[in-house]
Amino acid sequence: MRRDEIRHFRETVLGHFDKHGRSFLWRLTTDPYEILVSEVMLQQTQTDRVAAYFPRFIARFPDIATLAAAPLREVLALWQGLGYNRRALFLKKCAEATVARHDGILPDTIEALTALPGIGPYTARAVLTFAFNQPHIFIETNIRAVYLHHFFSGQEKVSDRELMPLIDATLDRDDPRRWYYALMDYGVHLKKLHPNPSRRSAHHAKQSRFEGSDRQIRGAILRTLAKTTLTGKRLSAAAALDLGKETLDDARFTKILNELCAEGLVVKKGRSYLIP
DNA sequence: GTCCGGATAC
DNA sequence: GTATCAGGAC
Repeated sequence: MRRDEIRHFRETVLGHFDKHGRSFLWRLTTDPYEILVSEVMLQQTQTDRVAAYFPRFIARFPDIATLAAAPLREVLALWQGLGYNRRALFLKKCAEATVARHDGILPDTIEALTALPGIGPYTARAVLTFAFNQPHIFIETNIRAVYLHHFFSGQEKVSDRELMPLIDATLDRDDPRRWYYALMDYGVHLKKLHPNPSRRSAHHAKQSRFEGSDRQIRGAILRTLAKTTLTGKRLSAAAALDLGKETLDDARFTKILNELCAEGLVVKKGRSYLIP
């Protein structure tokens, strides 16, 4: 790409940011732990919803050691409504591993961060960029929309592998933190003006139906157990009630409950089930 | 490639 | 009802 093309693209993105950049609590801190909490909450979850959960979570679990020592049950109770409950489990396990492996200090390399539960390629780089203003190359749905719109107009099935060199070439290494905030906000803006460019990504996939799914039953079980400990039959009845149903299919309920136990979200104690 | 939540906009 | 969501684990 030519230097003037890069300059023009940057001016477009940063110009939008100067006028319409969004403000979030997690953009006002550079604490790596707080950045990490926000990034995990934001995985597949819109900013408006995270805005309500983030300050409560930080107030109750202000640092890694506090989160590592807390009962999962309390973490999940605060998580209710955010979705993808196992993110909360990953986040707590991540805190525990950081205490065990890194003396309670989040590591500052991609490799060490990615080795922690719940931290993948995106989150590791986002944490390093937003906490330390390091110039890493990464992509998520808003960034993807920007590059698909500007550089792959009309093309279908565009892979991230094709986008990454452009993200690299256009990255503003003087202030990567500000640059990525600007990219994300510009991506959100573009999606209001046009059909979602990310539909033209090679990685775009339609999610399976939620109503009547195992996911829905899992959510009902965890919502119930976040409040109280129950035995098998009463748990089934309470979860069914939570779903607004009379009963749950017994074999299906047992299977899902066992999966929750295998993941560590639920433990069986005697005849009862609870969140540890 | 599939599973994993659940609120919200349309 | 459909689409979307600062992805990650398996």
